[in-house]
Amino acid sequence: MKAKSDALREQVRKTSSAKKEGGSGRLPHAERRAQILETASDFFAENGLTGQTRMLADACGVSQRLLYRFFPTKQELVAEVYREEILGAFKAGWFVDLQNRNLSAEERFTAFYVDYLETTLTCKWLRLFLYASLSDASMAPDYITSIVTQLLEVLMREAAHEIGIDLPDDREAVHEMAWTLHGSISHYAIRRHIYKASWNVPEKQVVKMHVRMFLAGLGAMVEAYNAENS
Amino acid sequence: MKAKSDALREQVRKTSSAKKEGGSGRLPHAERRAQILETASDFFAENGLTGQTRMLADACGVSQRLLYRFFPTKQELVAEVYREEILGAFKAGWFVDLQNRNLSAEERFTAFYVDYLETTLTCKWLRLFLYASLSDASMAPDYITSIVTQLLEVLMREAAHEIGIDLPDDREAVHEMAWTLHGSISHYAIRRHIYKASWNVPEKQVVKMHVRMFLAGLGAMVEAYNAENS
DNA sequence: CTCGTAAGTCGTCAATTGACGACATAAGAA
DNA sequence: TTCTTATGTCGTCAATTGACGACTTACGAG
Repeated sequence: MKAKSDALREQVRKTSSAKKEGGSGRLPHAERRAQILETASDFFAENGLTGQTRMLADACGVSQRLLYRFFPTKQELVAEVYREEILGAFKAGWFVDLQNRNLSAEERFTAFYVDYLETTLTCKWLRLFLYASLSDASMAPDYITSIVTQLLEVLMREAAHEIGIDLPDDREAVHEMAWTLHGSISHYAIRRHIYKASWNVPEKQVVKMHVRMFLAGLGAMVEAYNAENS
Repeated sequence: MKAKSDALREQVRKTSSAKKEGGSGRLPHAERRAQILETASDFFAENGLTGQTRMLADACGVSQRLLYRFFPTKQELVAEVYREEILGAFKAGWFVDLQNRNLSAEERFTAFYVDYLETTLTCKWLRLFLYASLSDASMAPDYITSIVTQLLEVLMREAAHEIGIDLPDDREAVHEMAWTLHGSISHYAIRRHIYKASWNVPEKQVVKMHVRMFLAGLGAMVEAYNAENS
């Protein structure tokens, strides 16, 4: 069964590099490094962070040894992929657009989440994020505390302004409320990309439904909270 | 570095078997098999489906060879764990209670999800489910089509009855609406157990907030759908 | 053209890892 | 007690896998 592994690796090489790879000769340091990172993000998303360096090298169309010219260990390579792909997938402009009160909150939220689903909550991003979260519990909190928390607060501020209510002082509780929207849409993406659920309802319509429900139910949710904590 | 792996395995043995293991002598076939499966579910949840058989054997307090007396391959062992832990974690009584109209929908839904979070959406269940879904895309759909879909329909039927509205004929669309609740609560569990987010807001209160928002926003969501598809 | 340097590969090592044949031993039936 | 049998372990094999020393070769400056 010596051939088993080799056959698999060969298959990987053909699958992922047939398009642009094959005739790429020598590359300067920075370019090769970038190409490896790009391929590696696809590779680890597909095969998990335990994917083997030999297969990755085949996917890159280079020798396994070459990987170690750019990254001291496999762990470092994985960490770099994580930094590039996970932490770098958020558009700063989103915060601006979300606070543009010339449009209704429903319009802004819908536009944001349609974009967010397409740009960030992709199959690749989700798989990397989940693999990383499962193997190292310290990775996800980075993303959440640094970015998502800000997003939650903007969402709640804009929604509350739109429907004319006051929010509780407890920030944790306010975050939890915003998660009802952000979480349900994130889970929608997980369902589609990770669980491979069928999705015959158009994406934009799904987003609209989630946003509409959030804006229509927010008042009642805040009331429920206040009734509990008075 | 020969000692590295051994030290790790030893650590595993102490951690997971110190309580009941240690003095357990020979066991009849069925009992040993059950004990291995129980330990294996914890082990694979923690270490992923690529966790090694030697470490698992240490956690069980038996030799690695013994595992192969019960399961022909590691893959079979993993599959059996999945069947036991994932597919067997749903209480039939839930469907009954959810349709008991002597209580309000809000009460029923809240009680159900508090129980569901404690019984099914545990750290162990979620980790196994996600690891399995990531490595084999055919696993999650089993659970979803066989169980969750029924749940979604019950939720929608009861909610629609409670607030006195008609549901669209498109079943897929109705499912998608129920997912706004089921998904947001599932994602809440993922946040807590996988992303290790902090959770200072009491669980029961969070569930109440999600349910309240769902029941309060459902009418608007259905309207939004009908407006789009008339 | 020549030569230094950086890009890239080959082959290998030590540790790991799934799997299993051969052997050892405890528990119960006769 | 003795013998059978199921329970359980030891040691090992072949394949894998992260890592790296030694070597080769393309490319550009002079």
